[in-house]
Amino acid sequence: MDLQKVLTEYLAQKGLKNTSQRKIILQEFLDQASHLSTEELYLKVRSKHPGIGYATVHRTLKLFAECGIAVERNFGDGQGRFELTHGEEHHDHLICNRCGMIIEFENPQIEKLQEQVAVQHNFVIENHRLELYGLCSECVGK
Amino acid sequence: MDLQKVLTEYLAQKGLKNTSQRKIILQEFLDQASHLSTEELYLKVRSKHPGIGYATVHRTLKLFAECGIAVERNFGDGQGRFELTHGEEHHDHLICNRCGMIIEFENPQIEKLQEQVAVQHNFVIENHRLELYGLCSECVGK
DNA sequence: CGTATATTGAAAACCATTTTCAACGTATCA
DNA sequence: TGATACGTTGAAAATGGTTTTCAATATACG
Repeated sequence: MDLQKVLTEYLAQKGLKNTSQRKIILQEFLDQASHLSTEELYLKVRSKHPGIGYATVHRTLKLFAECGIAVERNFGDGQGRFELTHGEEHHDHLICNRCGMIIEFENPQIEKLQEQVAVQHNFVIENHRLELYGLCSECVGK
Repeated sequence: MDLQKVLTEYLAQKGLKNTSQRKIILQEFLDQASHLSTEELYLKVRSKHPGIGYATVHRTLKLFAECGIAVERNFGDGQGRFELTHGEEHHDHLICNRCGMIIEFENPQIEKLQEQVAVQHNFVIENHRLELYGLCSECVGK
């Protein structure tokens, strides 16, 4: 699916404006690895388009989150990170404490057990986060 | 177990000093519900002991985390929270998006599945976080 | 094209956290 | 107990990421 189009339509529908900055930032966001912090994306964008400021990158990432192109997460390093939403499947993360690598995984069994826990507590889950921190295969030997 | 004693012994062993502030802050921490932010505990402490400053409460909570009395967590509201470590069992959290209530739970089956996921990715888990966000039984009807 | 209004970039404001520093308190040893 | 060394305290300032402000600019639409 064409995310530039998704953005354009979202903007039109909300009465917002489709600026060159927004197109550039989306393009750059799509070109990069996922789980970028605002700072990281800002540096990437600035290297090709020096006129674009941090505030605009930040506002635009928030906008992506609003229109469903991205999700904001934070992995406890004090920086918000944005990840591209691919498809509908929820996924969780393995995060290397040493090199910072982030691996995604899905596990329907865990999801099912979470639902059971919620039922036991008369709780209705709206969303969740599961993160496993440790050492990735690269770092485990060192 | 007597946590005042745990603190005293930790301080002695490290060559640190057992000040009245530290005793007061620990007492107040134990008297309050868990999952307090620095700000919240500071307000509690200050109401009884106006001389004690924010920085001291903050430093003391960090100290509790160091000596194993507390664990620092953050639930994505931009504030660090400290929870009393009770016993050895790891536990996870249900968090109400409406009233902010935090419920703890344990589920060994989920832990086991997490371990399987890690093995599949040649990953060694050092710690993890699992949080289920949604509506608690109180809020679900409203 | 002209107008209304959303957006931009730079700088300032924010807010939780952390550090600085001089005054003070605590542990230790004589 | 008294003197000394040094860890701790509170207030204020610094920090770092995020968010807002504001005047200038760009966009959408009639």
